Amino acid sequence: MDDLKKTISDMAIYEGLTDSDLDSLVRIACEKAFQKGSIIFFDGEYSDGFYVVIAGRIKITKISAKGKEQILYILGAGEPFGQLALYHGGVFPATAQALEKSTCLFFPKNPFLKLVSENPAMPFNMLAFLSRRHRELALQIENIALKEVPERLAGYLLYLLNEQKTSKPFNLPIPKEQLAYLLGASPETLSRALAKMVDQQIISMHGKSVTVLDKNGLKTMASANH
Amino acid sequence: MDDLKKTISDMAIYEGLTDSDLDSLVRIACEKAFQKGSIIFFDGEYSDGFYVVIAGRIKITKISAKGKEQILYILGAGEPFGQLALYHGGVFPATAQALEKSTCLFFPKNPFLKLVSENPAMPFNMLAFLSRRHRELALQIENIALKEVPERLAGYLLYLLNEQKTSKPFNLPIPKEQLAYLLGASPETLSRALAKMVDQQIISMHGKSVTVLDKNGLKTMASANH
DNA sequence: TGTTTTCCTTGACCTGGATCAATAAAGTGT
DNA sequence: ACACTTTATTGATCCAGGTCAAGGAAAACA
Repeated sequence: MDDLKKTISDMAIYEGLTDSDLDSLVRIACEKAFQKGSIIFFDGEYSDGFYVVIAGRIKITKISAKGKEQILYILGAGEPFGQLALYHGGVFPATAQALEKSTCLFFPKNPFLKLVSENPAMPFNMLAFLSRRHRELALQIENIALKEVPERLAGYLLYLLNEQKTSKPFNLPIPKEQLAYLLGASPETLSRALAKMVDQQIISMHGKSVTVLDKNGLKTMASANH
Repeated sequence: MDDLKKTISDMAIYEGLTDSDLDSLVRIACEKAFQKGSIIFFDGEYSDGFYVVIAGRIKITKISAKGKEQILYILGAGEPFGQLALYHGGVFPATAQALEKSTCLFFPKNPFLKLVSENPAMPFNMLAFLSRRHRELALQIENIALKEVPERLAGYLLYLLNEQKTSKPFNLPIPKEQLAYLLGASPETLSRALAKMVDQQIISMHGKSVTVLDKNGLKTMASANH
């Protein structure tokens, strides 16, 4: 099995596909490389296919007229993006931008849809994926609309802490500015919120590295009743 | 064709189904009535199926520990809700509550999934629906995170204006308190924002009835650059 | 290695919108 | 038509967090 085929067969959205389906995918797939900061597609742009991250990190983001930014998701290896436009509307609902040097596989719309229509397992995988994303977006709204910045931050740090099994120090996976945009805050506000947590001995921080000193304190903070 | 079957065949998610598939759906469907204000399911509750609105209005909503509320969608006749849990997670990602006396059809999970697996057209319809919802949620985040209340309100009024073809007065489809929760504002703030629009002669308002006096003014307001 | 650029932090200030409170208006049921 | 409950308006106050500004730390680059 060649490299590309192996890469594709490892993708969750393609779980359970037959060998010949994988071959068809290999045939239509096309690799694209992106520099840090380069735009993969713009909000509202006509869609001619969708992408799966192979390496690097991609942010899916909304940008206002004033230039303010809200990150919807940050995606890593194996995760698809831009599929919505395949099924509804025909244009991308948000902007995709590389947070770092990244590589993606591109699947062009028409050949892909043809393939899907011939294989009943695929829409089901896609449904599961879209459902997960949908759930994440609902959570985003909950966080932004109903919680304050320190709560959101605490929730995010707990999420990072649970990602790794140990309670060792970990690195913030993205620059703090980007984290601010993910949490729906200004970089200044995030900086202050972090400083306050350090002050309260809930975490300690050196550059990107964070150590959780008081997990229970974090939990309390994340579900603050005020 | 009996009433229930007709109702089901009119639903967009069931477009293009064969007669025998419709019959199967009729067999598993079950009608449920809800009083104004009654909860259909809670955020985080285990899911045993999903619903389609037949009559009335349902809100899908997130509620914080402090009791603050953010409406994600408001659904009317023909629209499905609660399907996410079928495909991922197994629990409802938000609370569903009847805004008024409503009737829904309930489709129990297991029989439905069995049906779906036998009919390849259905997941595709569902994908299209989920995609549309996803797009709406992304828009919600954009509104809440990146725009101010007057902009969101102007956008919503334009949406209502475009729903009907004429530029005649129209009624707000929901109470102003609920509209506030949909727009991510407090009822007081919404009240003031509406009062200001009346003051600026952009709209006039009598109870639930709104007349748009200055559509261009509304448009400007909806995409304010500040 | 130094230089430029980007990112982070901290301070001072300001404002959109939440909250509290009290009244008015609209619905609802009897 | 009347009492009761729910919804809407308006005023006064307060604060989370945005914005502007300026200095420091890290990265990126030549």
